[in-house]
Amino acid sequence: MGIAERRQRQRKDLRDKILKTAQRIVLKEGLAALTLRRVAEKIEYSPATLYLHFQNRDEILQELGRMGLEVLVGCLEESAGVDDPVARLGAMSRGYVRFAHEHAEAYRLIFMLDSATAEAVFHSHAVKAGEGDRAFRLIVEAFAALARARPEYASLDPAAAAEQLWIALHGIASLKISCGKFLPAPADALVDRAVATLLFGLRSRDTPAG
Amino acid sequence: MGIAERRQRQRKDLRDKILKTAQRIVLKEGLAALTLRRVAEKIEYSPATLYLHFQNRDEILQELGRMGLEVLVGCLEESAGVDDPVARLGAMSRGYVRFAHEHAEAYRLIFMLDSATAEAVFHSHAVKAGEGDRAFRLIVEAFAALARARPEYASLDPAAAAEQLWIALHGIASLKISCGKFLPAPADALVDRAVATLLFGLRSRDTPAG
DNA sequence: GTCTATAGGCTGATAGAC
DNA sequence: GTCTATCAGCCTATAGAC
Repeated sequence: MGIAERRQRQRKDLRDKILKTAQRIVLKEGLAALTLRRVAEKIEYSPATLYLHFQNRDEILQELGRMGLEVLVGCLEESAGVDDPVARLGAMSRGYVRFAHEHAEAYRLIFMLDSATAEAVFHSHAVKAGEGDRAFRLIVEAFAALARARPEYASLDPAAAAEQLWIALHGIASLKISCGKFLPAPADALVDRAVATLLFGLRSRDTPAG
Repeated sequence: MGIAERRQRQRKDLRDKILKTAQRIVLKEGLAALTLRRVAEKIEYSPATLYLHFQNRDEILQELGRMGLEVLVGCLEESAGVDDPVARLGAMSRGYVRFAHEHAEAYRLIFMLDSATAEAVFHSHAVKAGEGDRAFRLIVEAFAALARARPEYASLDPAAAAEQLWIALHGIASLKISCGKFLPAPADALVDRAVATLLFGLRSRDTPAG
């Protein structure tokens, strides 16, 4: 059976090599620069060989998106252990936007292309298995913790709050990527301001300010 | 001189025809479907002719983006006359997101592609002449009016507030376009909620709630 | 079974005839 | 000013060598 195993191992190795090479190209020259021919050339195989591991170019992009999503979840989990809910939300928010900045092409792939690509990424196997909206649930949990810890947030809807935070974070992240010139302030400052305003705005409307 | 004028008129007519045709293709089948060959075929000229009116495909897209920007400014100006600052901000916000929904491809062109395209759109002649950030200034003015009208907003920074609103509106608009499935609530509801939370959060921090 | 070589049909862009 | 012809590049698919 060793032969079959070696074959499978070699097959996986080549697949990984394709993905790594594709990732490097996308990272260095952007999504548009990713062509099967260039990948094939770099790994010293013919273009047709790629079709034995992926159905087409889109499937490679899909897989890159899925890998990026894993990194994003990792970024958020890094801050998930912070005890104070407000500090945790701040840390996770900065982590989210920092991921978008450091992996701009992956972020664009996941959240800024047409619905088809986005849905394909989110519906690929590993994502469907539950790794997908883990990121969102981490934010929801942070808001739930906030609601438990502070009386002025007792009546807060954690899911709705998480959605609002996501909207703001995506606004910052995507504008920084596409229209950075029109959003000159540092990302961290924008994030902190957005989180502060959101938290202040989400307090129960009949709570005394302070 | 009549001959030269007719020539120039004919030249402009063809240019407009190219743009209108391109717009129709993009509107019906998306940005990716826009090819010079298809435009040429539809207007019954050879592909090479297009290069006499535009340097390349990107310049056509740039011009389409500029035209879209004009429509966006029009959408915002429609609501700019509303007296009550809060109502005005709500109306402008809904107008912004409605534009993004109704002209999704134009919105994507202006705000969701790479910096190069976005900057090209904003730096094209007509935009440079001042029609560019008029949209943003309309929002700033609305916040300035709010600050004058309501004491609890007296210390508000209109430009910073406008930036925060823009971030939220772009978050909603772009996620609706790219990841609509993960943002199932109606756009208007999301906008109203975002505006309400932002306005509540932007009040002076030592103002009694109410 | 795995891969090479190649063909077909797109694309943007350009040179040169008229 | 407009065309034909053409180049170089892309993705996709497949026949056939090994």
